[in-house]
Amino acid sequence: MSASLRQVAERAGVSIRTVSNVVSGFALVAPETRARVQAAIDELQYRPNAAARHLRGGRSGLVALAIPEIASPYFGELAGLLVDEAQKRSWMLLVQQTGGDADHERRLLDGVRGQVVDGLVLSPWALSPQDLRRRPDAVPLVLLGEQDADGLLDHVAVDSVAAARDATAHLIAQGRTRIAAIGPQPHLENGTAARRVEGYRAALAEAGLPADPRLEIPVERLHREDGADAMRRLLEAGPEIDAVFCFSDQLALGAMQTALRHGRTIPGDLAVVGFDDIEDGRYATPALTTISPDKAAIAREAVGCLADRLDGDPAAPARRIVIPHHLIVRDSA
Amino acid sequence: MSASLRQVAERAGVSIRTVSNVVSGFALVAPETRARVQAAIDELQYRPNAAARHLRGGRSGLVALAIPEIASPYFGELAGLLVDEAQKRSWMLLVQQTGGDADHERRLLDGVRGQVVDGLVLSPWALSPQDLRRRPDAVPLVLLGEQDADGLLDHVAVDSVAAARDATAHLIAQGRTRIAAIGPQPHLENGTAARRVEGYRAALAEAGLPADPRLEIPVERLHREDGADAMRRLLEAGPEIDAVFCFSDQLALGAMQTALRHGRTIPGDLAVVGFDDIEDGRYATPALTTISPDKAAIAREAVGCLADRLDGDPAAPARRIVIPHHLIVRDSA
DNA sequence: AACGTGGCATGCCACGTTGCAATAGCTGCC
DNA sequence: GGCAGCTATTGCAACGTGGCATGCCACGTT
Repeated sequence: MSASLRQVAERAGVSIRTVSNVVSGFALVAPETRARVQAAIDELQYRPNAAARHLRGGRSGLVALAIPEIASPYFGELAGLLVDEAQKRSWMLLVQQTGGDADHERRLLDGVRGQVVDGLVLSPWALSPQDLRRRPDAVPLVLLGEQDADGLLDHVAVDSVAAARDATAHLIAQGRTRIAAIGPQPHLENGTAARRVEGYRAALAEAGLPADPRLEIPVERLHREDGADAMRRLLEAGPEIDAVFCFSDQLALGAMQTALRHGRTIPGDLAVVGFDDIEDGRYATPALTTISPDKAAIAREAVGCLADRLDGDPAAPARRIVIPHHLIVRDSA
Repeated sequence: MSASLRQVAERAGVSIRTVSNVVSGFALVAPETRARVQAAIDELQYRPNAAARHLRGGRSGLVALAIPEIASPYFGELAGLLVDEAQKRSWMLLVQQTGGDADHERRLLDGVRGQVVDGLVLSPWALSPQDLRRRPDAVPLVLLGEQDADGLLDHVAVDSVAAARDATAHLIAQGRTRIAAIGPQPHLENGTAARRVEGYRAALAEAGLPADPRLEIPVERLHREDGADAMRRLLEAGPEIDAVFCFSDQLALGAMQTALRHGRTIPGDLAVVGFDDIEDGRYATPALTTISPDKAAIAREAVGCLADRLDGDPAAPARRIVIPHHLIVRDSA
C-alpha cells in the first residue's frame, strides 16, 4: 500500500491538512514548511489516492468511450485521438464495446457501472431516438454521429447528407452515370446511413440521373466482409454499374477486393469512393478516394462538450456540432 | 447524485449494514427483509458507488492497457479482445497511449496515476530491460511481447524467432532465394525486432542461403509509411530481390503499395509475407500471406495473468507464456 | 429454569481525501 | 497596550462502503 497524507504529515511534523495544502498547491503555506513537506512526500513517494479523491470530490478523472468495436479502424483512429484529447484535460479514457447491441447501448446510457466515469462519449448504433431521449439524469453525455435527439443531447458529427452528396457528385463529375451505393441499413434506427442515402440520391437528382433501387445495396454491418458481400450481390444481380459510393472505407475496401477478383479494373471499369479516410485506404491498391471527416476535430469537440458540461452549466441547451469534411481524391475514383 | 445505502436503508426501515448484506448477496438475511430492501433498492434505483468500494476494498475494477498507439490495427484488434476478456471478469479497460516514448512508458511502469487500476497490461516499445527490472512494487503487470525480463515479470508473446523462421522458410519453399527483411530496429532496446531478424537469418542459414546485410532494411516505426519507405530504399538501392518478409502487416501493406507502383507484380516478381494477421491484410489486393499470432489467446492469457496475481499469490514466480502462431498462406506469397 | 445454538440484524470503525471554520501567531497602527 | 488584519496552520466532518464484533431473539437441549 502506498503512503497516505497521514504518513507524510507525521514524517514532516505537520498536520494532514497542511500536507494536503502543499499537494494541492494552496498558496498559504510558508516556504520553509512547504519544503519540509515536499521532502517527506519525496521520501515516502507519496501519491494522491485516486479512490479517496473520487469519493470526496465526485470526480474520477475517467471518461468512457462507448463504440461498437474498437478493432474497427475508424473507431481505432478516433479512440487514439480521444485518448490524447482527454489527456490534455488530465482525463483517462475507458473503452466500452457495445458490439452494436441495443441492450448494451441502453445499459450504458443508463450509466456506466456505478458512475465510475465523469462523462460518456457514445457512438450509438442500434438505439432509436426514443431510447436516446428517455434517459435518467446521469453523467454528461456526447453522442457521435447524427442523431434525432436534437435539443436534448449534445452531439458531434459531420453533415452526412452533404458529405454523401459531395462523394456522389465527384463520381458524376468523372462522367459516371450508373452509380451504386453500398451501405444503407434499413434495419437500424440509427439515422446515419439514411442520411447518406439521402445525400446520394440528392446528388443523382441534381445531375438528372435516375435513382435505381437495385443500385442501393443494404448491408448488415460496416465491415470489409459486408462490403465484399455487397459487391458480390451487385455483380451477380447484373445491373450495369460504373461507380460505387460506399458508406465506409471498410465497405469500400471489401468491395474493391471482390470487384478486382471479378476482373473489374479500378478506376477503369469501376470508380470507388469511400467514407472515413482510414489509413488502410491510403495504402490500398488502388489508393482509395474518400470523404475525410476531421477526426481530430471530432475528438476535440466531443471532449470539449463534456468539459463544458462538467465545468460549466450542466443544464445548458444541447449543442449540435457539425464537423468539417472534405473529399480526398486518390486513385480509385 | 445517486442514492446511497443510507437512503435505501431509511426507505426500507433497516440498517445500512443490512442493505449492504442484501446488495452483496450475504446469506443471512430473512427472505421478507430481503424483499423489502430489494424493493427500496429498485424504487430508488440504487447503484453501488464505485469510488467508495474502491476506497474501502482497494479494487477499482479497472485494468489499463498501455500500448504505443491504439490506432494501429494490431493493437486495435488486440484491445477489442482485451476489452471482452476483461469484461468476462467484470473489469473495465482503460487505454493509455505511450506513443513509443520511453519516458512515458517508464512513468506508466511506476504506476498509472494514483493507483486507479488493479492491473496493467503493457506493450513496451522503447524500454530497456534495465528499466523493466527497476520497478517499485505497484499493481500487477503483464508485458506483451518478448522481453528480457525473464524471471521477474510475467509476459505473454509468440515465439518471434520461430515465427520469423517459419515465414522465411515459407518463402524459401516457394523457391525464393533473394529474400529481404523489412523491420529491424537497431535503435530500440526492445528485443522483438532483434528476435525476428534472428529467425529470418536462421531460416536462410538452414537453407544454405547467404545472409546479405543490404537486404535487411531497418525502419523507425512499424507503420505502413515506414514499410513504403523501406521498399523505396530497397528498390532504389538496387539489390536484386524476389521476396520480402516484413515484421508487421502494416509494413507489408506499405511495402506492397510501393512495389506495385514501381511496376513489380506480387507474388510474381516479389513474394511478400507479413506478421500480425490484421484484417487489412486479408482484404488487401493481393491478399497478404502472414504469420498469425493467436490474438485471442494473448488477450486471454494476459488478463488471466493479472487475475492470478490479484486473486492468487502476488509473489508467485513470473511466468513466460508462449502464444501459438501459424502461417496463413494467401495470395501474396 | 438455565443454558447453548443458530439465525438475523445492527453499530462502530476505517479507508484517504478535501471543504469549512476556527485558531494561533505575528505585524502594524492608533 | 490593545485591537484589527493578516498569514500560517489545524481540527472536524463527511463522502459510501464493508470488516468485525456484538446484540437480540426464538427455539431446543440439559
